[in-house]
Amino acid sequence: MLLLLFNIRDILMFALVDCNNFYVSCERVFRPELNKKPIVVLSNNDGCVIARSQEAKNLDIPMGAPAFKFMQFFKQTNTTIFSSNYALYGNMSNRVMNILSSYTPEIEIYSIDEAFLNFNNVNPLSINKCGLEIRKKVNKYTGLPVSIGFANTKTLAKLANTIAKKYQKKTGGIFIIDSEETRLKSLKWLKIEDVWGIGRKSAYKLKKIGVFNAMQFTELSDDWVRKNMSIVGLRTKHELEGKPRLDLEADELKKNIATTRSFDKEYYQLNDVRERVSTFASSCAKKLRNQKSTCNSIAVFVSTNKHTSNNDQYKKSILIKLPQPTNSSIELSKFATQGLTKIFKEGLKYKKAGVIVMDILVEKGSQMNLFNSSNTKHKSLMRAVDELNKYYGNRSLKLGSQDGGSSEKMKQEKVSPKYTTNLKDILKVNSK
DNA sequence: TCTGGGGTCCTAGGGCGA
DNA sequence: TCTGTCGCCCTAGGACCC
Repeated sequence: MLLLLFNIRDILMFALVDCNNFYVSCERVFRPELNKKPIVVLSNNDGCVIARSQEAKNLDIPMGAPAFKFMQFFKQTNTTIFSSNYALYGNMSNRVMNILSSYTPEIEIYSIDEAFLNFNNVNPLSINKCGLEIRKKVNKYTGLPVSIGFANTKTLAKLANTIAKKYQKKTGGIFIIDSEETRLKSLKWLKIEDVWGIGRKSAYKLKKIGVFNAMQFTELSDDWVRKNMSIVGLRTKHELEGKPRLDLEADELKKNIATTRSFDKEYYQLNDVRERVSTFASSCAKKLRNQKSTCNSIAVFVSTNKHTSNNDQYKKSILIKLPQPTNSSIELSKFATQGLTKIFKEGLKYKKAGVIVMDILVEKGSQMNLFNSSNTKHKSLMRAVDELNKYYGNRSLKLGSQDGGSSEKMKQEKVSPKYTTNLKDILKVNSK
């Protein structure tokens, strides 16, 4: 009977599925003895904290905390430390997304640990049941816990998800904003700095005029928000008001692809930096080939250590237009190192560099320049290199100009095994 | 000694041609 | 021919996200 009260065809509903403390949860799947214990995962180079278990959050370990400053504290509090293991996290993420895709073809993989799903026109009475089923299935097949938020706009779904995660026990990990009363109550609860789309700067500006929660933000005039926070802020305001302004985004080619790294130590010599830049360019080329695309321009940057207080700070980038679109490691490495030579200044201590490829096109549609046709041998060579690296492990085969030492030249002292992507790391189960 | 990396979108401002 | 204006395009930088 109840179903007759509304028209199911007009119901908009987004679900946001988010893995709880994703990197930490991935590590715990293979180390269950660490459940309920404080864990942190560190960034590349073991630089700073990028993921924390709830127990670590309870110890007030901040996000982004420099690891070297907290080592003593980690020891004192028995906090387990992991270096980031992106091979493992990427693989676990794929497993979760595959499960989610079985519920609807309309899915936007927003990041490694979360996805928006379209639940339009699903019977509202079955939403909760559906959420429970997704949670159960993801946990059964991957061992990962997820929270799910449902609402008629993406921003409200994000808010619903925050509530589901924060009040796990009360909500069972699922929260639905399906009435005006729930929406207003949720907006009053949400601190302004926690609104999706409002960052540090805007939150500071809003607090100065007495806006401390999402509800107060929606009470501002559209004109004020447009003028002070651009079209982006206005979009967020409307979304919080329950007026959809954001749709699911199609899975398209990336517009930029970057490989940038801080170095394990400071480099003085052009040759050392050149090796790194060549490696980064090769990595970008590989990513281009993976998504079957080519690029038309490439940018290279170098910088000194921004955390030191000396006067020799230097940061410079250069953009190079390519004569023809390419995804060849050889060509990109050649142009990147040429660019580097132009911006490299002698006598400085370099701590970071990167390569970004831009103007990305689908490989088939790439236009060849009449006078500078790309070396066609590169295509088959790159295919062979990719095949061999796939078979023998990444970076088994590389360019002569790339660095020959440890694969990433990064500090990674606490990295866990690649349980799901490397046969030699697979878990052994003893049966008696 | 040690403080990440990889994206997107928007805006302001300069160059340039009509 | 010179100058002002407008709109388009490009780029750098800011702000945001995970």
